[in-house]
Amino acid sequence: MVRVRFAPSPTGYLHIGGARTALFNWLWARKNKGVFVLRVEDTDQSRSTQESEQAILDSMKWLGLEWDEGPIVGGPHAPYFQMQRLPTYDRHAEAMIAKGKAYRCDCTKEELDRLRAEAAREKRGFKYPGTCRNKNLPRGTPGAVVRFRMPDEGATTFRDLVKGEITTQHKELQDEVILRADGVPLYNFGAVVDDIEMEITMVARGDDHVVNTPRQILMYQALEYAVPQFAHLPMILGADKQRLSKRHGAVSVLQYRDEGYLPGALVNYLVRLGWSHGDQEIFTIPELIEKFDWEHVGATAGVFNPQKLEWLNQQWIKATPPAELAKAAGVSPEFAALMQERARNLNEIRDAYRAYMVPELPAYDEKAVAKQLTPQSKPLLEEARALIDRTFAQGPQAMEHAFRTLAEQRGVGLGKLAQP
RNA sequence: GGCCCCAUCGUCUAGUGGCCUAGGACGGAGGCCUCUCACGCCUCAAACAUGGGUUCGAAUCCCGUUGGGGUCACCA
Repeated sequence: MVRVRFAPSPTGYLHIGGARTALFNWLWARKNKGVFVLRVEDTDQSRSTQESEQAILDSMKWLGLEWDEGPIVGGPHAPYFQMQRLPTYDRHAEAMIAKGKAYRCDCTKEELDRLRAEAAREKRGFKYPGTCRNKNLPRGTPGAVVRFRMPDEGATTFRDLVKGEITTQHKELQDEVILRADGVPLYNFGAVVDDIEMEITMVARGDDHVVNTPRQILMYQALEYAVPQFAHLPMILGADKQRLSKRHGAVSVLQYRDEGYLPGALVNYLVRLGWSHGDQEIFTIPELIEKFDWEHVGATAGVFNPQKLEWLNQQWIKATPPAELAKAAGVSPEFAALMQERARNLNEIRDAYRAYMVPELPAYDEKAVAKQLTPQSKPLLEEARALIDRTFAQGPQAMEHAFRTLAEQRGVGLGKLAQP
């Protein structure tokens, strides 16, 4: 049974990168008739907010990434909020200590910060010196955290589904803190314990977590549980090849919703950014579920291209049944049918509908003026005006005929006359 | 800086040793169609970072270089 998860921390809106991670997990679960778990990693109490959590849930729902276990829906491994799972982390931490795989440490943060600063000043790498490794501090030692005892020698190798084999020397690792004095776990430990408890079989997450993977594998082994498969998705970059962020424009999923994008179009774009199926560009959601595989997920970071997203949105709008489109845009079905061949987003349809309901005086488009109102078109326009004066009373058909005749006489296409 | 990862048109990518004169898509240029805007169609420009190997043969395999990214917390 395939069991995958998406584990966001509620410290901000769901951005494009997170959405893609969730999406790949969801696709894999659906393809394999497995389970998609949503877990909220809210252990950073200073940054976690209720609003962020809600925004993330709303974003997932809008994208259609429904979860089988998690907030609201619950499930056999509830609760799905880390702050409600503290006893579980304590239990596993104690098990590790009992096996000698972890130990309590009462070095103060200030002392460690001082050593770190000193190392930085001397341009040396800093690594926790192992001061408390053999102190055997008892449970209840004031201010004591729990540290994982990293092996001093050897190496850990794992086969990543997208990057292949990755090896890390243990001497590069340090005895990291896994549990704070107040019993709140740190990322690596919390994730491992929950993935064990929730029986996760494959972890697919952002590229920035590859360095965490060997440490986590070592923890699975210390806890004596099976290690899941790993797949690390390359980052999404901005046009300047820097990690995508607000300064590159819209990065929040909800923002795309508000700008009139169809969720399917965003999904289609996000999957194609980093995954391919031959030359195919447009996929329906069922097609994506059927065809998605890790084999064709690329190992290269990709630049987010808003223009291609917009094009895809347009394609999706064209392919959406008018009734459905009308509902999404908040206009009549007839109007949606009329607009779907030319709209790039839902907002354009809505705006056009409003303009249609409440007509305004036309404004000249500067680009069109520059293109059409040229010295060459001027004599034609003068003739056309005389033509209108002569034929206006005879009605539109007569006028059209007169225009066509004029264009023919002057040896130009109708467009050269009609457009100006 | 240490460690790790990555490297095909501007961008997303196909490509898994001969099918590659490197294909598709977005974007760009030009054209057709057209009452506008779109859609659609046609054409063009545009890439295997670099140096060594391996091989009869390399975009594809290996090594170096260069470049880019990630990460070095009692954040996740």
